[in-house]
Order: sequence, then C-alpha cells, then structure tokens
Amino acid sequence: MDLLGCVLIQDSPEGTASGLIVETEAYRPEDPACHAYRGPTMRNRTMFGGPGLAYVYLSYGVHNLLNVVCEREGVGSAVLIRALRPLGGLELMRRRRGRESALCNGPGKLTQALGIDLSHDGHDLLSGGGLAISPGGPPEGEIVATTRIGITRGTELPWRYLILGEENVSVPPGLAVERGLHRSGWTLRSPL
DNA sequence: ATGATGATTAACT
DNA sequence: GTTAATCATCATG
Repeated sequence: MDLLGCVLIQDSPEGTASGLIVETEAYRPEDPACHAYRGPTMRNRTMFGGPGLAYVYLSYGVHNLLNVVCEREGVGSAVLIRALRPLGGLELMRRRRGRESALCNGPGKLTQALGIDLSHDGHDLLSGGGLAISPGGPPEGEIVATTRIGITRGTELPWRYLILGEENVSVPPGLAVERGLHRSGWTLRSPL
C-alpha cells in the first residue's frame, strides 16, 4: 500500500507536471476520521469504487485534495497524497501556484500545482491517460510513521507516512510534535 | 430548508 | 500565534 516513491504525473493541454510522492496518509473504514466511516454517500462513493481510482474532494471550500483508492471494490478506504517532490514541469507548477517555491509540500498545494480538481474524481490512475501514477523505484532512505495532521478524530492512529529527511513534506515530524499536531512522536518503519 | 463542519493555506499581528 | 477565505456535503427539522 505504500505509494511513497511512486511518481504522480499529470498531462494536460497546459503541459505536463510530475512529482515523487514523499508523504501520504491512510484512511480506513473503521477509522472515525475516514470519510467513508459512516458508509457510502454522494461525496465518498469513489472510495468504494476499487483500487487505482482517484478520490478528489473539496476541503474547506478552497482546496482540492487527492486520494488514491487502494482497497477492493466495496471497501471505503483511501490514501491521501500529502506532498510531492517536484520532478518535471516546474515552470508550469510555478505559474499555477503563483510563486517560486513551496510548490507541492502540502495536500492542497500539490493539486493546485498539478491542476487537479473535482473533475478528476473517479478517474482511473492506472489507465495512463491524463492523471496517472507510475511505480518509480523503491523510496530511497527510511520511511517514518507519525500520527496524522489536521484531523479531530482518530488522532492516535500512526498512519501518516513520509520519507525521512525529505524536504518537500507538509510538516517535518519534529516540528509537528513541537506544534502539538501530533499526539505521539514519530517512529521508524521497516523499508518493506 | 437550514445550519454546522472541515484530511488547508496564506496573510496577518 | 491567529484568522479569514469559502462551499460542498451531511445531519437534522
């Protein structure tokens, strides 16, 4: 289930932009923070649609957040893509973001940089067209697990994963503890 | 029909 | 450190 080290790429009329996935969060059916916790609804229905689908939704009325459905059809679960290391299409990303740096180091930022919106909800990421994910190599470096960011329920579950030492993450593990964003510290996780 | 909520970000003081 | 922006979704009446 680890998307860390995979490459997210978006082809559009505007051009191509891509990035290495360096931070994710898992949301599972039995998890009170999961959108699918209370069963299928109009918004979360693609979470039940089977592996490889993109679940995109609008957060705070402002930001589009991208998830990848990983469980079999009928199971409401997904993995939030929280940060990318920019690889290609830097100019396009800068234009879309309206700034030079901090292009993909946050779940709302990366969707803006890649031009991802609600129209991508339900898209098959494995079919190759437009928005897609390719395997890439195994993530270099160590993987760290922490509790998740920005949620009010299920805060004790250590289901945020990121690459140790990676610069392009939303919140580095140490900082998150300082700011009280985490209930627990971070722990190393075996690289598979 | 209506009101509360939120897996965020950027701009303030 | 604090807060406004901004709206689709969902629970409730």
